[in-house]
Amino acid sequence: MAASNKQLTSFFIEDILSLKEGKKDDSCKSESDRADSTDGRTDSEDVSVCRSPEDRSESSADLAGGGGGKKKRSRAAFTHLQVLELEKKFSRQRYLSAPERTHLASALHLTETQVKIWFQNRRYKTKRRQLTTDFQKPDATAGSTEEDFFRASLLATVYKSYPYRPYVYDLHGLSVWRPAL
DNA sequence: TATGTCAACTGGTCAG
DNA sequence: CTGACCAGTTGACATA
Repeated sequence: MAASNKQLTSFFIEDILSLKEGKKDDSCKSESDRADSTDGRTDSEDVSVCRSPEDRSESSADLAGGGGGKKKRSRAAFTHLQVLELEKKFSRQRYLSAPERTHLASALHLTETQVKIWFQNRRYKTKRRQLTTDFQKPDATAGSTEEDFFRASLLATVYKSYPYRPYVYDLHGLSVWRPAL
């Protein structure tokens, strides 16, 4: 997914919540159900989203080089709702206990490994972005207008590159979010 | 085609 | 030993 201006996941919490009222779980909805999803994913990716753990391990085995015919490595594309719930959980706690992970995984129709990997990647991604921002951000005491503008531009670039902006960059003060699970 | 994103993967480390 | 973590790397994919 490129950091483009496409509308894929630039949605608001309200949109999702209202969507959820009508449909309890869309993590494995059909392609027709997801026709209005703006993430631009292909149908093949949709299929991979809801694979069972068995399917996944099988894919891993294939990657390990077992057998002759090398299967393509698949990359699941999580649905809006799955990402949203994961982000919400992440905003409250950066680490999950085993029971929490199990619960979240089953609630989102994902495997525990997927949830674990997602949190792992998410933590690392957050850290990298933070380091990048800190590195690009000069001394806090320097405060000329020009520098402020420069800083804001950098920040804007980072923000723009992240499609989940509405609920990612406000990790503080999210206590208003109720546990969704 | 180059580039960016991201889920999945690898390998090293550490705690229980 | 097992399982989870971090710090990257790989590979599939979308897009400019």
